[in-house]
Amino acid sequence: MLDNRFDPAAVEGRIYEAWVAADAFKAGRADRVGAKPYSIVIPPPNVTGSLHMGHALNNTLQDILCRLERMRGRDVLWQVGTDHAGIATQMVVERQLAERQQPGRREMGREAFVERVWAWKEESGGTIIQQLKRLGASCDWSRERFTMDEGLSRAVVKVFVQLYKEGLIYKDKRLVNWDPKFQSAISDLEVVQVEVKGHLWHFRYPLADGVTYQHPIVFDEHDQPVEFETRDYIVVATTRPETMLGDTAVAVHPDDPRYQGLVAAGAKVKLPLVGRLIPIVADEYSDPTKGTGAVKITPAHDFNDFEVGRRHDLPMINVLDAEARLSLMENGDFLDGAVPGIDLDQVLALDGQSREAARKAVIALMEERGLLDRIEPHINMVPHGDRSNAVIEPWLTDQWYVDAHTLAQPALAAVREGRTTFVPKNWEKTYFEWLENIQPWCISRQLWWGHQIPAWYGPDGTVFVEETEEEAVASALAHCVQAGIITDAEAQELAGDPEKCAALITRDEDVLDTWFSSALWPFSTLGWPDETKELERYYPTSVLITGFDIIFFWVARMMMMGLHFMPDVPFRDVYIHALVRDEKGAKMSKSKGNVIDPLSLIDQYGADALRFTLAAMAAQGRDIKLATSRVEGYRNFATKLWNAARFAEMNECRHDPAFVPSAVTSTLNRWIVGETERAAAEITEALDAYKFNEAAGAAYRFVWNIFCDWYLELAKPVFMNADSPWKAETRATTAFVLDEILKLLHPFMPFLTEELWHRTVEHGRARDTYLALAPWPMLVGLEAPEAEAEIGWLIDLVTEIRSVRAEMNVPAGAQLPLVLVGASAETRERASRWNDALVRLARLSSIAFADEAPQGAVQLVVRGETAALPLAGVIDMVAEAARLSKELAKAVDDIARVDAKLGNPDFLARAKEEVIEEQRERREAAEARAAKIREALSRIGAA
RNA sequence: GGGCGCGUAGCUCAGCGGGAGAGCACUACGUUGACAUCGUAGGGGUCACAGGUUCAAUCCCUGUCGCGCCCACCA
Repeated sequence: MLDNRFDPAAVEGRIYEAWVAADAFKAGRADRVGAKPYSIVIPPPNVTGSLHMGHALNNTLQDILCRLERMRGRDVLWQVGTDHAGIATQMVVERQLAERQQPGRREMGREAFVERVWAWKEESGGTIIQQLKRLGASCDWSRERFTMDEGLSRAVVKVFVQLYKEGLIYKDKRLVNWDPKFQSAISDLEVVQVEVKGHLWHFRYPLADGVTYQHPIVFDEHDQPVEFETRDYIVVATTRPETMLGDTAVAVHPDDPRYQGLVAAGAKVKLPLVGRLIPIVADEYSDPTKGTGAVKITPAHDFNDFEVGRRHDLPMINVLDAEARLSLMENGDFLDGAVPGIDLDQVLALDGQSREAARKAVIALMEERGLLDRIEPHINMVPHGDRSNAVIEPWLTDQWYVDAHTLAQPALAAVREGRTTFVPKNWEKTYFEWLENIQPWCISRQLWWGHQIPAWYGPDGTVFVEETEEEAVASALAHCVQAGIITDAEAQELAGDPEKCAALITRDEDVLDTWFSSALWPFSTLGWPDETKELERYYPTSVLITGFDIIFFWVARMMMMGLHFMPDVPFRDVYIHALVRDEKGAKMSKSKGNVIDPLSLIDQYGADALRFTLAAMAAQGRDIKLATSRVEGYRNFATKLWNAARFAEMNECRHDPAFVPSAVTSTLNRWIVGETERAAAEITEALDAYKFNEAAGAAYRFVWNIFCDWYLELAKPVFMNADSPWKAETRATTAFVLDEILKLLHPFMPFLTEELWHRTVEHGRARDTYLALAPWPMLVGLEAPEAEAEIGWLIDLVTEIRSVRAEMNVPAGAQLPLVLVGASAETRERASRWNDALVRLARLSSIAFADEAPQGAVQLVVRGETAALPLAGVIDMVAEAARLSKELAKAVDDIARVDAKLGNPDFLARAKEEVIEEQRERREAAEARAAKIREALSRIGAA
């Protein structure tokens, strides 16, 4: 006997273990040998991660699809694994070392540190995997991978080497986004622009050699200059005063009349504080409408200035170090071109200061020298590292880049040609937009945790990119001989001595961006570069389920890599889901303290309730604002289903293997199997279109509002009547429909349904199958229109009577006689067939027939016929008249509205035939209803 | 500056060319032999605003207002 509620905590763990023990989630099961494969790769969570609401949504949706397809008989592979998450993981371990007051990363040295990170990973890296299991995720755990495990690392090296040899990976010295906290380069995508209130400092840069020019200061109404002053300086504005020490030019627009003379004359500016003479260059980058139209150029510390510098062949003077401290003497060219006799002491004293301190000092020095023109408040966008939150410094370094532009072309074509489809479609625009304007992808990171770049440098600095150190040595030897660095004989000798060989070359210290290995995920996890049978069978994957926030980071890059290294796209569909926000719509974040922990919701309401909630709210193209009241509501839904099963159990409704739904004979049973077919079709169709919310809604309505509210209620008289001829059939039908419900709900609520599947036994024995592997409902030909009409009438009649009772304040317990007025033969038959149910559900004492409604009765109209509840003396006739009048008004209003349409010749001429017909029918029904109500009114003498 | 999306019942959200819906909350009633994590009934909305297209607009188009997100190098 089932308890009266479902206890998720007591059941979930046991069920999950049973699934795993039964290999239910394994790809390539023996019973699926000839089946069509269905595959999904999980967006690998960070090893450092723990399950948050976004994961819960993402994995619930994947699990729904995997479970659906598994039940449809497909050979499902849900490829699972975790990401090594370079920066995040390194940070966690470094923090741990600091907390335990152990030696830091640099003190330990690279090898020991990396070992330490691996130890951490083995010990605590699996948290999120356990949490995925709690959610019920049906991943194939036997195939779990890690982006840094041996196989995947091999794929990474192979890809890097091949791309390098194809010229699609190269090393370049240019400005990168430098994170001074991590002391590593990061990619454009890892930089977030943050609005910061700051200032715009206007500095006077004196012209060299006593040059002067006329600068306009007063303008007329046509913006024409009318008054000038003679200046021996140019005013430039900056948000970053400290970088002026690295200025190598002042740029003005070529068409700017104010400065054309200076440019033509080749005038120079004497850079304040430093004394370097720097040119005034004409460049389109300068905007004449901004500030003074003259802009200082610091090629080594600003992306735009870098480009200007390249165009004009300006020196690039780096004035900052890796920690973004002022570093003036590091680069010998700081004073190149400085005029003699300048007192540099004050400036050089700033060496080693932080950016912020240097800024203040520079401003002070400028002010001291009378060169601070003015200060304006200014709001600017300051780049920050998305993980470190440190202000990013554009910094000149050697880094490795991927030629993303070239790789993007096939990725663009694949989506344009529909070989991969985004759902919802509008994300394709975002994808196109980004790929069309893609910049070189900086893939090197100055970290230790990650895939070390397979590049080695020879004694002359030549780079050798090879899959192994041996190959690199061989290349280096060959190169050295060719370049005359060593002789053939020396090379021969070296080759025989591994130690000396290794000393010949040094490996690049950098590691790859974590997303580099993630980009290979759809094929690296399947065994690439080996030609495995998994690769053959499960690539391309069926669908990728992910959030829009990683379309650029991950989806686009998987498309690029997949198309370059494999013969086909990595996935057929890309379903982009929304962000889970808090109740008020704010992004959940630790700092805001508005994070809802999915695990605590699972503890509180069960995994099924959480999953159902997320599915029910996963409407396409809209963020999910999660309210716990919703989770509670769906927990109640689980309880409802549980109790329906309990009711079935109490009434001995057991699965009958011989049951054939199309063979049922009672109206009630024919109706419910038809409804089941309809619900199954609706749910299936919605899931096929990735409309999770519609599928969940359809399942919810069917279970609660059809099966529980009506079918089971109407079946009660059958079960209670010892002699009912329909008892056996109704028991079998109930069991059948319940089974179908369990199947239909299983993708959404796997634990509850699996538990019920085993608790609702077949005749005398436990089930030997798992619901997770049971066949998905494929019902056809069960719809029964007459049964539907009859049950529909019954439902309407009961509902109408209940409504009237409530409205007339009839005590809930009171049983009333029902009189069907002028009933047709069909109605009489129906009424007697459903006598018990009507009495029970509408709380009647008797059902009688009459040609006229009794005096003083409440009258109601159901499907064109009148029914009366004689309540003489009990009811207030005035109230009844008012009630009927209100009903009449509604009907009359309806008629008027329809008439307005039908009376419109344009409507008749242009509307679709079925729409017109529908309106006619509606008018007829309303008219009939109005007539009946009028009759009723006249009967009580209130007409 | 460019792009995307959203403003529908008190709250959270569906719907999206032809009669305004759900869950929660609210009100009234209910010890009906599965379920009070329940049942029955009910109240509550000029579907942001203004134009336009259409026989017909919450739904399509344009604009306005409000909100959110993404991208972008603006001194």
